[in-house]
Amino acid sequence: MIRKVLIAEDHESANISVQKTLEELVIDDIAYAYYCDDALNKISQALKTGDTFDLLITDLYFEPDGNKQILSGGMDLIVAVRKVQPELKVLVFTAESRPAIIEQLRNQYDADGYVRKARNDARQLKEAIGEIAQHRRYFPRDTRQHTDKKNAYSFSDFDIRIITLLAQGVLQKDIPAHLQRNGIKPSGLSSIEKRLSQMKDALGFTKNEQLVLYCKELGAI
Amino acid sequence: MIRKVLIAEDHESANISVQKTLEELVIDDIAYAYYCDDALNKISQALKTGDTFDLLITDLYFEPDGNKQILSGGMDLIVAVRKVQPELKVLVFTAESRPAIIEQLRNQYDADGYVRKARNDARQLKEAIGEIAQHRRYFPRDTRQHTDKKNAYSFSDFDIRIITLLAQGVLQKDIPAHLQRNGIKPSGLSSIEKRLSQMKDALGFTKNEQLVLYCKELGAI
DNA sequence: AAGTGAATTACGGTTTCCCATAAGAAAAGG
DNA sequence: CCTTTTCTTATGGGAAACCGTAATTCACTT
Repeated sequence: MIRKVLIAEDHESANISVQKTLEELVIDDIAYAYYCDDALNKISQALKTGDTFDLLITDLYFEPDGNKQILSGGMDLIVAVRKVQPELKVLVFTAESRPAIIEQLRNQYDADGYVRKARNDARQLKEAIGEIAQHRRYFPRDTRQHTDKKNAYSFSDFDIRIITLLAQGVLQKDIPAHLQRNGIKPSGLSSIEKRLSQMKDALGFTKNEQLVLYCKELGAI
Repeated sequence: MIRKVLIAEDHESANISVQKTLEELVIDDIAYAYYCDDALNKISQALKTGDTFDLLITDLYFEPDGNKQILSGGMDLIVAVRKVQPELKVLVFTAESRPAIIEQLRNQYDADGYVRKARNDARQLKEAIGEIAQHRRYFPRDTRQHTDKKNAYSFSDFDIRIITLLAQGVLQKDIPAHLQRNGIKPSGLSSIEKRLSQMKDALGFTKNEQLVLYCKELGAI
């Protein structure tokens, strides 16, 4: 049963609508946080008093605004929260739609649910909370399809590393040195060239510019 | 005086919060549209009955979802609305923050206001409506600063053209042919090289990959 | 119409990138 | 322990990009 909820969301307007949605679900014990640090703090405080939260609804991205923060965003917040209250349910409510990121939420961060800020988001929010209340996870199916469709080529850490370096303006011939410095195994220039060729081939690209842009849009870099 | 308002916004949650904000301003004649076409239609209908709208609050981007639409987004909507009801005030409420786009809204589309979906957006929304009610435009100052700061190099149409072609995978040496086909004047390979060098130099880049990414983030391509 | 200045284009040399092939090292299997 | 397989690295030739310079064109002035 979801009784007490914390909303971590820097956008005032988004906060308002989540609140209203919760009210429609007859949840009236709601706390707000406009910063991740504050959210973690509220959760810790609640633990001390025994009046713990049942659900955290959080955005992924929080804009810096002068107030220095330790936690840089929703992902950091999830990690921190899991340490102090592992059983707390976490629902991510964000505009982020890039497949690579959502997969991370599922697998790496083990979020209980994800709702995208989109056309029917308020309705989906209700559904998600209903599912999570019954200890089920909520990740829309079409996300998966989206993932499979777009991720024609699944990038390895190595691939991302190379592309990141390229995007930073590192010369292709200088990449081996960078990799060796970080102790990454395949560091030969030929290996790099081969990987780049394979990726471009798989995605139907001809130039590195396209590859870099694609990874950016995908959220891989 | 703002009496009757139309909200064009596909996100259910955003729609809810705008509604609530309007209620706090004691505006209770509110109509909603989840599609641009529907928004235009509602405005036209209101004109026929004489019960016209005073303000349109619109997002910029509307997601396609099966229902085929003529107007593809907020910018199209503004153009269409100006034709049927030129004096209607238009306030753009969007997550878009790229300087190039906001400048377009100011100058090209002649919007009456812009509020970014951000930390204090609900408060800014109220301010904006107040200003527009007094026939003043509302574009936050920091937007301008942002513009000036980031736009270290101001790209010409020619620059954008080149970078777009690069981003599409066109070989640098093939760009002259593309430009000639579109009747663009400087089409020599040297001119293209020179431009690219100047841009990279101005922005402290060394590779085209960086340039392409930068333009993408800026919203220039 | 000729001269001047700015811009565009053409050209050559160097570096980087691309691609295929071969040599070498590590892992798998008998 | 040796062979086979697979992966990584090395090498070289050719294409593209980079960079400076010279020639040409174009616009504008007188």
